[in-house]
Amino acid sequence: MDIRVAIFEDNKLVRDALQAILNGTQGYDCTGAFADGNQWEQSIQRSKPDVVLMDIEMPGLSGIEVTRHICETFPEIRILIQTAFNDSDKIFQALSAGASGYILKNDPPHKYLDAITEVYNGGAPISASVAKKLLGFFSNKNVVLVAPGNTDYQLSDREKELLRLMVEGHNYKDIADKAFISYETVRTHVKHIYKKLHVASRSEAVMKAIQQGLS
Amino acid sequence: MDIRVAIFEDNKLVRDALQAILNGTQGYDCTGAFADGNQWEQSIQRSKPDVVLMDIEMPGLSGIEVTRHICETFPEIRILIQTAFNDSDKIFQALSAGASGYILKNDPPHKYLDAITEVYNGGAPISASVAKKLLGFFSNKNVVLVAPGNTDYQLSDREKELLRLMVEGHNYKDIADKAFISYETVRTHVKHIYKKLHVASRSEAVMKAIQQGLS
DNA sequence: TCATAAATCACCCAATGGGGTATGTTGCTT
DNA sequence: AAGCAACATACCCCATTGGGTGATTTATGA
Repeated sequence: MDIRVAIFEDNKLVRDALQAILNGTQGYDCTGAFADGNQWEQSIQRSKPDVVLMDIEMPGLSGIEVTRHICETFPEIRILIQTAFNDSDKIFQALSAGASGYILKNDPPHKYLDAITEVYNGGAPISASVAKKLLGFFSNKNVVLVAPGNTDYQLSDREKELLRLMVEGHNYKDIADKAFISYETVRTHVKHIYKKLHVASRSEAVMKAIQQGLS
Repeated sequence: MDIRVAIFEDNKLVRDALQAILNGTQGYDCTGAFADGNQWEQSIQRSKPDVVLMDIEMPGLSGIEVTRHICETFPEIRILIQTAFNDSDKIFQALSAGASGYILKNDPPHKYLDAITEVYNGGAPISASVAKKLLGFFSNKNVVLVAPGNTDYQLSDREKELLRLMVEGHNYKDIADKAFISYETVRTHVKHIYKKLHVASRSEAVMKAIQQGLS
């Protein structure tokens, strides 16, 4: 079965070239090519694509906005962003909007086809330079990675409140004063918190709280 | 000019095979092949690599730790992680430690060579599945941007290392074992860390370390 | 050469924290 | 009315941590 691809690209030369490449290659079928995203809904409904090749720089609705709309309305459609620039701000916006991958306009045709197949199969192609930027965030320590998923530890409101005070660095006595309860009560709550978080020390609890946005 | 490659890989068969492939291919020169990272510093100084091919699963010092050390000491060296499994946790750790990219062990030789050339040229080869996970982190807002600024507390290398172990939740005894020093020495370092960070407890130190990307 | 910083080890003492167990009051839900 | 979860309090025991003081070795630079 061919992969059905729709193109959103304002430059007619590029648009036609892409369409020609797709239709001239076995396994790919360009079912629509559009100069802008102003009628994105009809465009999608008519072309019924598996994968959308989206130019990020378009007149009218930007590729980012169209991406967001398509992802909300047709979540099964994979979107591959293409742009001439290596602008990491735009890239992040597009990825946040729901794009599955990203490719630069001067990548050779075979990379386009590979990338389309890859998103179609659930992958996430990113060009080397973009990947490098993404990794740059990690190695530059400008980010804190947050473990995804299970952040619901069923802490009660009071427990969250005390955990927050712990994160702020207070000792039991201070926490007791601030929460208007006794020292022993603080300790009882803390013990419960530890059990729920599956930790055995204050610093582990603080770490989990910070990283997972508890408290 | 050939790309100088050093290999860290505990499996002798794999190590020899990689070495043979590299030395048998024009443009690549394997200048060292090591079974573990225990003498990583001498290994690097002797082989003077442009790119290091690092096994993530090694006896003794793990590939992740060696990666961190090499990146700190020889920041111009590119590190390509190789692993048998698609374990995203380990891969993230390695990327955070400073690896430029990674490759799976059952990838064919030409992919190895491509990946080496790519990191050498400043790229960042990442497989689709890992790229997807990376994107997931960004789009799911699991990433916390940290305001840059006064994060220079003049911690020594050793102090940063111990702080990292503290962040990981180890107690003094464990840290002593892991750092191959005595309990009392750990405490001495910790006291110095507290003074430099202007804190007075483990949890405060952990909090600062996480939030400001120390360690 | 002298000073300095880093890294290592040690001992003392007091404060803090962690685990267990127990008891009581609310207030909501079944 | 009984059950339950959250909240509150108290006591015991001992492990861990934090602060101070002092010491040696090594390396680096003024």
